[in-house]
Amino acid sequence: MLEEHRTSAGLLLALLGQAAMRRLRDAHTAHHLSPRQFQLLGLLHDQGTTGQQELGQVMGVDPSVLVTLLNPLEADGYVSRQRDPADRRRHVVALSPAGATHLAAAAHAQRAAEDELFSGLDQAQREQLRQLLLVLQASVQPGQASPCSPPAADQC
Amino acid sequence: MLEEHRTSAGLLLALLGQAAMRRLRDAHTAHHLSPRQFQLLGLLHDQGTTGQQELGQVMGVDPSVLVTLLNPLEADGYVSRQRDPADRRRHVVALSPAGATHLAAAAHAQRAAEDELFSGLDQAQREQLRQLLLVLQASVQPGQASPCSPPAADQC
DNA sequence: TATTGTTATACTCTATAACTATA
DNA sequence: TATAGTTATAGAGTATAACAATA
Repeated sequence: MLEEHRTSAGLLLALLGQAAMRRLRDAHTAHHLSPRQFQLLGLLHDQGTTGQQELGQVMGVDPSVLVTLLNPLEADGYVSRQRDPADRRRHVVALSPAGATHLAAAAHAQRAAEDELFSGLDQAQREQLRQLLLVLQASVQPGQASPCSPPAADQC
Repeated sequence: MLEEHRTSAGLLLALLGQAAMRRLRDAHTAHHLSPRQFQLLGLLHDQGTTGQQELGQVMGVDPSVLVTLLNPLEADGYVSRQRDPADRRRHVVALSPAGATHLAAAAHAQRAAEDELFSGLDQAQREQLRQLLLVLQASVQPGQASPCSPPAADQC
């Protein structure tokens, strides 16, 4: 039971996650985005116009955090917020054409950062890791169902 | 190239790493430890008395961070700091018997937290994930060689 | 001068609580 | 009253820069 303290999966995941967050931030900072803002633009791109409450649930983020993410995005014109006529309390968020363009550029930078982050893994290991993380995400995220139904997780 | 924004391995690793860090912190807080302090005690346990500079390098942490980790540990008597007679600038850190006892209790709590964190993975998947993270750690950590030589990584 | 450890300060990401406006 | 969004504040984890003591 000795010698295992430094190789527990939980601590490894926590610390390597920090390293990953740092690299993604460095990559996105050049595009004036944070990793969470990139994720947000990606979500809007993938699933279209969405209410803020639903966005927060899917991202697993507090509504107050969402506001701090959205404000600069709206100021830069990457995102628009409109009141829902049916329920004027709701704000409906949409990705603008400029936002889509910006997302594409940032996605390129993120891919480069990930290629460097995972340079120690071959392509098969990297895909294996991604699949394991997807399974883990489905059980860890308290809020939302995974985007892929388990039997068809290959085509994610 | 659509629909992949939310499932990139890098972002998954970053976000799940945050979740892991939260769970470990919750587990260790009951023992008045942080995840990093647990890692520090584990390192001292595994490799014995060590200088602060080397500790910081192995953990991939700034020396100033190490100070804030060590101060409470020393105040609680889990760790001792002594000047190196050969080079009086160096502080040599050792795990105390009380620290070893405390580490064992905290390790139990961490194991429970990890079992719950990885409850969505079976034992084979969890070990697979741990091996992938070990490989990744070796290439990501700029500072130190991995504790296991690659050909014999099974017995970690 | 260079190095070890320390202190002070600031930054990133996130959460909690109180507030506004709509329902 | 209850809900959607906002604001203000606080917390954890980390890094940078300036400093003291020692080499």
